[in-house]
Amino acid sequence: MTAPRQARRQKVTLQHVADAANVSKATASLALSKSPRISQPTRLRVLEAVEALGYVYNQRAASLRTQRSYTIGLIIRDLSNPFNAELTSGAESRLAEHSYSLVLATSDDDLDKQARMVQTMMERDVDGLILSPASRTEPDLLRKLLAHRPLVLLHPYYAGLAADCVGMDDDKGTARALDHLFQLGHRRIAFVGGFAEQATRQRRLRSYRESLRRQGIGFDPTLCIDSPVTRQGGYDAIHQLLRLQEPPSAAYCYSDVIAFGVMLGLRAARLEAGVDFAVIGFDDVPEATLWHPGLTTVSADPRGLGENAAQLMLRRISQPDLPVKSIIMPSKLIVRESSAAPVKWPAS
Amino acid sequence: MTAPRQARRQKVTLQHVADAANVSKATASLALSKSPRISQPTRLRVLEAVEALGYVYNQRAASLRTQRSYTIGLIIRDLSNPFNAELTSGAESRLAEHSYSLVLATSDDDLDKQARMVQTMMERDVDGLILSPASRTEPDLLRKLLAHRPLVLLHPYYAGLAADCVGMDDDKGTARALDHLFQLGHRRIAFVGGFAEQATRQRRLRSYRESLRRQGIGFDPTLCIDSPVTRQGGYDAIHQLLRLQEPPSAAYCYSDVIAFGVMLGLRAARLEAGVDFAVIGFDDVPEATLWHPGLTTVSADPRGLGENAAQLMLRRISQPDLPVKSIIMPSKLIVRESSAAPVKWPAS
DNA sequence: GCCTGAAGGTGAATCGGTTCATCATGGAGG
DNA sequence: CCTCCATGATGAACCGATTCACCTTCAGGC
Repeated sequence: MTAPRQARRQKVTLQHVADAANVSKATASLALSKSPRISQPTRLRVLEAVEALGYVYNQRAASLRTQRSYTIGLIIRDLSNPFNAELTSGAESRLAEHSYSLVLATSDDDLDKQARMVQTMMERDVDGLILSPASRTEPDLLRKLLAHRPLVLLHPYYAGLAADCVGMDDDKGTARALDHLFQLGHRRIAFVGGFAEQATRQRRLRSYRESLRRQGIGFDPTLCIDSPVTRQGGYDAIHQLLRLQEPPSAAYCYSDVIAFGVMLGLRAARLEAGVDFAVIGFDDVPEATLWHPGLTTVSADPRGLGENAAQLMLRRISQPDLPVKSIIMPSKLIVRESSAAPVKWPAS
Repeated sequence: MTAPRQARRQKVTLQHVADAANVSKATASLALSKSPRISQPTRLRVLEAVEALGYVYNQRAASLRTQRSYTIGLIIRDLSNPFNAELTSGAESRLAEHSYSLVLATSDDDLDKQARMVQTMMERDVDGLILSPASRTEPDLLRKLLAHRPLVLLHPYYAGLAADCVGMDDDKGTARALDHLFQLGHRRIAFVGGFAEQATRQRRLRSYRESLRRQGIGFDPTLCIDSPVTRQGGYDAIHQLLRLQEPPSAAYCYSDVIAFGVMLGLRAARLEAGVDFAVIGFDDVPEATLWHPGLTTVSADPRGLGENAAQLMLRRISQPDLPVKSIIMPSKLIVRESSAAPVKWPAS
């Protein structure tokens, strides 16, 4: 068990293959890339030599000449969130299908770290970058990136930025969630979680206010709670809401993770989601169906999001001059038990 | 919004920087790598030129010469499993701290795809490979890899393979889980989930049988159910178990994901985990605490696993001749409600 | 005034492929 | 028998860095 490691092998290069096959390096290269200029017998000799010597192609060396690395960078905020894990998985699969590799980095939603990671990606010379920008990212940074590399943005749409992007239909999703609550009879509905600087949250909040307005309900800022996008965040938020003079009867949450926290908080307060209080989330992470009661949520298909981002990137790389495209994934309300129950209605 | 994409910029190379600073390419290179052979004024001129021209270092070109790519490959079975997502996240962070990048690929536990991904990693010339081998992986493949590149294996320990590896203490973890069940009074305990060819499962199963033996309980093969590592797998398994003549009163599950399925299945059968039946999982994924009732489980610290794998890799790269090391992460039984309740005891 | 050595730079080879312009060969056509 | 062309193969430049051996200067010592 203490066997020492062998020294790194001396590599077999294309030159060795060429020598073994009695051809020039140029011929060997052409043979491997299936050029029609090389005769069948010669090609076979080269392939045999490859086999015999155990040659492995050096993509890195090749890319120096061809200026293509077949590598795509993905910078995401945090992989612990199952939503992002699914998204990453989707992107990886789609890229692998087209023989691109994925270089992964996380920014922890921190501008400095994001800047470092972007820099690294540039130095690694990725062919393109898929980015889920950290909160408060300057459009200027993105504009600069865009000038150098194909760029696909993950959720936020920066107005006036000519970048491909893929996101979800936050507006319709939010509207559907609220309509559902209205139909159940809710009037005081909290908006829970996330921070004001998050672009996605801004869009959902806007749509929330719009929906209220259409119902002739005024916007009550005390029902709108900031919090980290964690279970703890939701847990704390619902406690704050329940202490209000006139507490809400329902909560529309910025994400499923927060909704889970809200449900935990309700239970701690001896209330039950779907019975005493309605809870709706956003994302439809796999756990949403498992929770007890099942979480009503806006489905976001994270895997599809990742696949589409990859697809958009591949498209951009193969046809750089196409007009900018953004894919808005349709959102769907998945009704489960956390909202289905009728509500004990406080007099109002 | 239809702004066309700019053509890829013509790159600023070190030569351009050198010209602008009025020095040779060699000097520019040395200046940037902080060689003491370059005087301070010259270094500053170079740095200014870098700034002025917007030069970005080309790691890819450099690596051709230096034979280090500062890139580590990670091949994992599937990123949708939160356990693996956490692990990946841990590895990525640790690597990033040391300015290595992570190239990610998934094998879907498929031997062919794994082979392709390994090949890709070799072609990309990663400095090292962290691999969670697919089931039924030939030791020979690993041995071959090992001869070419630093390799860190993820969970399985292949006997006689001189590779660094990191895994968990499956034996002790399993033993603790079973002892806990014995203390609660259980005698008929099912082993649920996974497939026979999975090395990790083999170890846990062995330890399970060992524990039974120590208690003088015979091994009953009908209590040992194969299944995919999914919620559905657990769901189906518990149904099968409940139909037995003499059903078990507890289930020790191969992973949390399966345990969740078991709990769902129980609920569908109008039973409640922690009241009518004891359920124990393995992994302690974040959802385990949120589930209702909370899942008793063996904690596996996936993030720590990933961090340690990265650490081992960095160690191997910097000191290739160190003896082989394997890190076994201690396992801990986290007791929550799914097992805490006493059991309605069938006469036996 | 000459020699020595340190300090600071530089030319050129190198890493492992790709690619283009060029060359050798041999068969067809006149 | 000579010319021409198609076919197949090759030499050498190139991509963008690193690195080694060598070169120039100049200060200091005798």
